[in-house]
Amino acid sequence: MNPSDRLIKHLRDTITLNEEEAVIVKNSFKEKRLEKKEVLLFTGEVSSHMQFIADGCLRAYYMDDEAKEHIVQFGIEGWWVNDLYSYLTQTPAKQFVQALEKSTVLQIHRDTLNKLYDEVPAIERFFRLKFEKAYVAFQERTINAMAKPAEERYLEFRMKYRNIEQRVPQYMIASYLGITPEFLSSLRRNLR
Amino acid sequence: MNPSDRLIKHLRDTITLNEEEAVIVKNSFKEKRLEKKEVLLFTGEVSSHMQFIADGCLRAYYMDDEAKEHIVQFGIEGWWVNDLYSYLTQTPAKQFVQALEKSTVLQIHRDTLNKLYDEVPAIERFFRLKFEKAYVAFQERTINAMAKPAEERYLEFRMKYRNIEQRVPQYMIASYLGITPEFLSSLRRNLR
DNA sequence: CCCCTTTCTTAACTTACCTTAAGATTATTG
DNA sequence: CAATAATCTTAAGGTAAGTTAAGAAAGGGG
Repeated sequence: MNPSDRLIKHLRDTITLNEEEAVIVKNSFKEKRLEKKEVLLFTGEVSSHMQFIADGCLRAYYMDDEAKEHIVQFGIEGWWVNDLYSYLTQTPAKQFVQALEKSTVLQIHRDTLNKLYDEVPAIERFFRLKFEKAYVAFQERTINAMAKPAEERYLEFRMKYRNIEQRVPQYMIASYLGITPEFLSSLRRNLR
Repeated sequence: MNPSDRLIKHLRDTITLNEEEAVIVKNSFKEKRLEKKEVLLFTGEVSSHMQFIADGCLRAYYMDDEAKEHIVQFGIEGWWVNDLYSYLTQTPAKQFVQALEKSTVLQIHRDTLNKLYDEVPAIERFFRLKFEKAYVAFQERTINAMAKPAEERYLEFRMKYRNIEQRVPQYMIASYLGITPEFLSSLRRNLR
């Protein structure tokens, strides 16, 4: 399936779009191909697009004052990836968004999307529902991160995202879980 | 100002509502008064309302398997409070929502709200924007919680929510920050 | 297919935060 | 105002996770 058909299919999992609307939506997005390791958004730039992953795998991460990387989000085909804080507030991004594999994303500019909310109200509904779900998922993650020990978080990550676990290096999973790669390695040893 | 006028004012900070729409919205909510310590939502119940705090102070918290309380969210006048996971998925709540002071909330039932999204599209926009902001705020909090030491998180909490800090007991702030009250107490000593 | 980079592991030492327990304040209520 | 409950503090000892450093294994480009 081509990228924009994937997008429409993805949208139709949640909302109803007639053919006319589907065309308007398709034309609002432009395709971008990324090589492995290519950076889609740099720290300091203002994020001006929402991005749907049609194919591949990306990560969003930031660097702390000691230049250590912290992964905020992974994304694979069918997910959205961005520095949302930058996108929503139009301030310089604190995160990088980078392809971990050869990937294809579909981008829509903020101005186009804001117009689309009026033209195709179902799109506004889509994003309302998307953000509701995303908020709740993030809340679960926060609660998890604070209440459960690293070993449990790691096991849950493996259960939930087995597909991601097999595609990204272990030290990035450690970063996502908020632990050091050394500690994750020793956790794994104790599990055997 | 009375509760429903506060609600309308709150909505109009973000969206445009004409008089007719404002009346529809007002009539969709019902007022509920809560005594200090009164519980608005119990674990195990399904949350079926969105709740706007017109006056007072509430908390959402859950109990872990060792019966320890973990505060997920505080809310004061002008905020919304709920176990959103329960509300959105219609599953039994894992959180309690409880008044920490005598409070007044305005409630709208899920069915009413879903109808309102069609009748008054600005309300759908309001919640899309609200969830966008809430998502980003939660992401910041997660990043913070994982990357920064407790002392820094405490100082940032004080800066950001000075109004809340003065209204709730210290052990609840510790719980919100994910540390023990004893440890918060010793942090505070070291700050003097 | 070999070399160089990336990723993963091991181990010794350190630290942030937790647990328990007791006592000291500060609220609340009869 | 007394009395009881709620909240906060202090201190000793414990544990999960971090740091540093070195080497082993795996992967990718020429």
